[in-house]
Amino acid sequence: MGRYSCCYKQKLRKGLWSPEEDEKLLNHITKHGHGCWSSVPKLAGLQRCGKSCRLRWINYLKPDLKRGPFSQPEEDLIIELHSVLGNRWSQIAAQLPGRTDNEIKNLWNSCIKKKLKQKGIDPNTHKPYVDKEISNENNNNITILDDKKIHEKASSIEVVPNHSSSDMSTTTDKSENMGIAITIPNNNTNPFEAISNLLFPTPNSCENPPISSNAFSWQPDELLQTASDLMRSDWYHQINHHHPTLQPELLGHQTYP
DNA sequence: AAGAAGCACAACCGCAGGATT
DNA sequence: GAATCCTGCGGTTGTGCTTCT
Repeated sequence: MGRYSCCYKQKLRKGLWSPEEDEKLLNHITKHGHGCWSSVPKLAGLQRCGKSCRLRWINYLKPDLKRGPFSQPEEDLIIELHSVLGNRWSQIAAQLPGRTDNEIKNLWNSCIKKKLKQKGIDPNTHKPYVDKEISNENNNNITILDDKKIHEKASSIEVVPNHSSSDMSTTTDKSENMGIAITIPNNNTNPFEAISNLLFPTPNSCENPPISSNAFSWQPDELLQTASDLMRSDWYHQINHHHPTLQPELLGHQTYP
């Protein structure tokens, strides 16, 4: 109360700053300091809001700013600080004299993230991407994405029959969309049935798996371990023996929930 | 040569928290 | 204590330049 807001927005300019506007702001702050930002545009003769003036000053006009590309040591420092501080750009910027939080954030999103991914490093966790894979004696592969991806994406779990090839890239594509995908190559149909029964037991399932069936509450590691155990179990071999003709397309794929 | 796509950078928006009345 | 304002932060969007087709 008793103050005026910087948001009494009438006909305020937006978008890129012109050289004339820069000059007005620079002159005003050089002579008088910024004081209360909300009053700066009025005193400097600008049709901008105080917020916009502040941002322009901090990110572009401030005299101690270091312009130009980031050096390799600076990039390394940013990566190191990000691994400790996360997306706290202002705190990261505080450790790099002459650099702004906005500048660092842009660098991270447009450049560093990409470089880390190319090196196989997850920019969020700073750990290598590790897709876990197991296979049993029949060469049935199960691939489970790394924990980060699973926790981000696992709004659903899908069992995917892979009839056409043993190329695991299909698994990755599916997994990006669906969370956890388990792919069974086409050389044996019953592993699919086994995993499908394991994850999605129904009244029509031929036999109940010898394990708890509440798959959705499992952690990824538990799921991986259980699937692995299952595929090595006597139960799996019984299914393999009793239902040799069951084809995966009869089951389709099921999504839960 | 022209349009499309990709990229880097600048600026905006919404929110949170502290200060002031 | 409530209402309002100011500042700073992080996510997102917009803009203009470059490269590709």
